[in-house]
Amino acid sequence: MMLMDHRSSPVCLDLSVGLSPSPPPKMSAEMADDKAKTTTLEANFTQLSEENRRLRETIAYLYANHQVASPSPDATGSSPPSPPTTTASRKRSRDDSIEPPPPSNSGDAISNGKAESPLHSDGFEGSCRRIKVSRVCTRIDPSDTTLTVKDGYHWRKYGQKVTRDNPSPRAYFRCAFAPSCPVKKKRSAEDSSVLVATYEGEHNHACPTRAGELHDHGGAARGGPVPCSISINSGGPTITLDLTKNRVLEGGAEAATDIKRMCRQEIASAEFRAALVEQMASSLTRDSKFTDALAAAILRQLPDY
DNA sequence: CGTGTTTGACCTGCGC
DNA sequence: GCGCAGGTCAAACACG
Repeated sequence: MMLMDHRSSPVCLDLSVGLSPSPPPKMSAEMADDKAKTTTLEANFTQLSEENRRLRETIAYLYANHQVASPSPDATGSSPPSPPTTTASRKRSRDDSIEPPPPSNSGDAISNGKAESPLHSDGFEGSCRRIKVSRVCTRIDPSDTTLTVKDGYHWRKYGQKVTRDNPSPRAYFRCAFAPSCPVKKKRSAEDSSVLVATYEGEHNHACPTRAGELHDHGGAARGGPVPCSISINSGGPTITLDLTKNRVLEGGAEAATDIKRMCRQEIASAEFRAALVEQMASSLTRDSKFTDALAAAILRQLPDY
């Protein structure tokens, strides 16, 4: 169940049919019990909707700030704009079968966030499309030569290629956490301070270390400087945290204690709960069996329908 | 020894 | 059809 406004929801589950306010005509004891459960569920629904609304506002705020900070590809510190070459339009085969890439894109231009932004006017229709490609721009420490996007997943590198007009080699990764996971990631550093990761597909498993990222997200909430990037896809902006500068990882046992304490605080926070709820809801609503069963259960509460 | 990375070869699609 | 360039494969290698 995606607990948010239709127009902003990446999942199109219409439950309005089953939530008709008109009460059933007959009220047996069993039905009264069911009604109580329904009332409870509706109360939870309202509460979770509110939490989701707040979370979405937060994301929108972060996204707006990101746009201000990097209004154009040049402003992000990416490589100077290269003239459109045949290379830009050449790569159209496999990726296009999934989702057409933005036009006039030479390689992994960060400007793609514009074309893939979920905040454009046809948000609802666009958000109903299946998310296939997202892009993450991450500010990195120039001294960090690993050029790795620490996004919580376990990636296995399967190739590297030097591409035209880009001195930095492009690396190709597969998700190594689950062999069947279809997600692939391309990583290239077009600039010494900005790392661009392009994700293709969706993980069919949970993120093994997502909680750790949320822990750092809490650091942002506390006002500390947190390396943060925003992934733009058709379903909404996703906050991805760059853990390459995780200061607390440098202090041994003391740092480990800090991590534990911060994780506990984070798990207790509203942001964590809201994110958890949304992730769970997203996972559930992607399961057509679940949505069918849910719809059937709701309809059973309304025998007259 | 198992796991992950590197790297050259190969495959594929598109433009000319 | 050919050449180019991106993407993938797989053997060799490095590392803990």
